[in-house]
Amino acid sequence: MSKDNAISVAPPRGMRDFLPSQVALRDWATAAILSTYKRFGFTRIETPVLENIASLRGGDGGENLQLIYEVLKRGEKLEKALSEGAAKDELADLGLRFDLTVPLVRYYSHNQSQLPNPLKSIQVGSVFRAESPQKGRFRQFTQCDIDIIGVKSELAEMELIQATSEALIALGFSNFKILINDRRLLSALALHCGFVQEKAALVFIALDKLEKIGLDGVSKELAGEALDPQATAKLIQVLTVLAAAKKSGQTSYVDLKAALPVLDEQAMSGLEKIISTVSEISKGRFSIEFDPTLVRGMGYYTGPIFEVKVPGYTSSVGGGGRYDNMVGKFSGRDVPACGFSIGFERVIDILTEKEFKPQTEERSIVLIVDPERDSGLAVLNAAQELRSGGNIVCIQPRKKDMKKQLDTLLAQGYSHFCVFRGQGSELEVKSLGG
RNA sequence: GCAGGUGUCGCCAAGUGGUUAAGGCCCUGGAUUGUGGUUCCGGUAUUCGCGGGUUCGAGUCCCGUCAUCUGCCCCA
Repeated sequence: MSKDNAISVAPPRGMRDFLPSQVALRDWATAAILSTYKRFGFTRIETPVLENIASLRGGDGGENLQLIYEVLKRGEKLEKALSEGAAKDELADLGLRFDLTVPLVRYYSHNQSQLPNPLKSIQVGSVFRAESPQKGRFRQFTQCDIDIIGVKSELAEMELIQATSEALIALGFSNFKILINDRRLLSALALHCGFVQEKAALVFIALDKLEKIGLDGVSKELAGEALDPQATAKLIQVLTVLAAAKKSGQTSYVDLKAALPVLDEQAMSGLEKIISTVSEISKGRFSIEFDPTLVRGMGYYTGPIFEVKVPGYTSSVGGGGRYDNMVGKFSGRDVPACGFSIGFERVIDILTEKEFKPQTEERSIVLIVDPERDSGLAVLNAAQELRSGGNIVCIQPRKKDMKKQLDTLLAQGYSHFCVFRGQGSELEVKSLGG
């Protein structure tokens, strides 16, 4: 093949191939998460990877709307759109989902009559964002979501946090920290400071960076946004108290609460309930903490929001929150909902970094055969005989250098091998480790 | 969008200005061995992302370009 028309064999930017050992780890992690969630009564559902573009755009996905992979119309519809000089965003009629929440709400709205109420769903699936890829950040990645639709009380949040925590523990995590805040408090704060509603998002983004860029950084950032200077000053004043409280280690929510102009008693008492309950059930295995600077990116949150931090890792390994207005957008009837998503790729990254290897109990045998000599029937029968003992059996033609072949097989995780010596001869299984 | 790293056979990879560009994987030819965890010999890049330049001479230096990775921003 000439070089000019050689096709690149690398996967598209930001997307990955997985080797058998990587898939084994991912399968193990998925199984651990699923079995935990199932014990909480969550049931698995599935939705398509493609959605109508209108659903995705109407889903209030915040920044992610810019990152949708759009799928062009096809055939006559495309010709028509092109000939009519349609705008760019009228050329697509479908798009790849950028999260699992928007599709879930669409799914719920459509299948409501056949679904239990409340619905406790599990979703594991790929989502897509046309973003600039980086370490731990891809254009296709897996999300693991649990959602409760139809429960208004904080019991939903509590259960989501409990289930997620148990899942993380099942994955071998410990001492992680759950940060919690409430969108209503953030709105109240912005209002209290005197920001207009439309500028609230900018304020939130700056707030989110407090930990990273510090008070001065936030102050600078807000100054650059042409916001009401009086409101900014007031916000900085509040943040100063918060930052001081955080710095001095007074991170208990009571102290932070004292520093906040509490304008939403309902939100505050909800948080208190969640925090005290979760603290109780954590039995010291993990912690939960009020963080008034927690924001989260999605535009659709309406109430409590949360995120999981693992010590030693800067990015969060999970997040979620309440989105009570979303179902209404699709079905015209508001139904309370909230969800929690495990950052599956982050979990896998951390497990990989820890060189975690899932244990397999089964013996795995490679049956080495000579295709020149051995008949297919004899080989398949021999393999089946070995399988009947509960073993994993893989048939492989013998290679020239058997030592190397066996070393490779050992590295691939096989525990035993058996050289097939021809029909009728005894099957002698030997250990690969030597 | 800004900053840095990398780009050599299908894959991984040595090479840091001087004749014919290591090696491993994969593929493959053969010899050797008591039905097989032995040993050995071979075959696969007129060419180093692409385009220019410097030089007697460039994979190796410079400029541009593209691709990819990393950091910032933002997010799972």
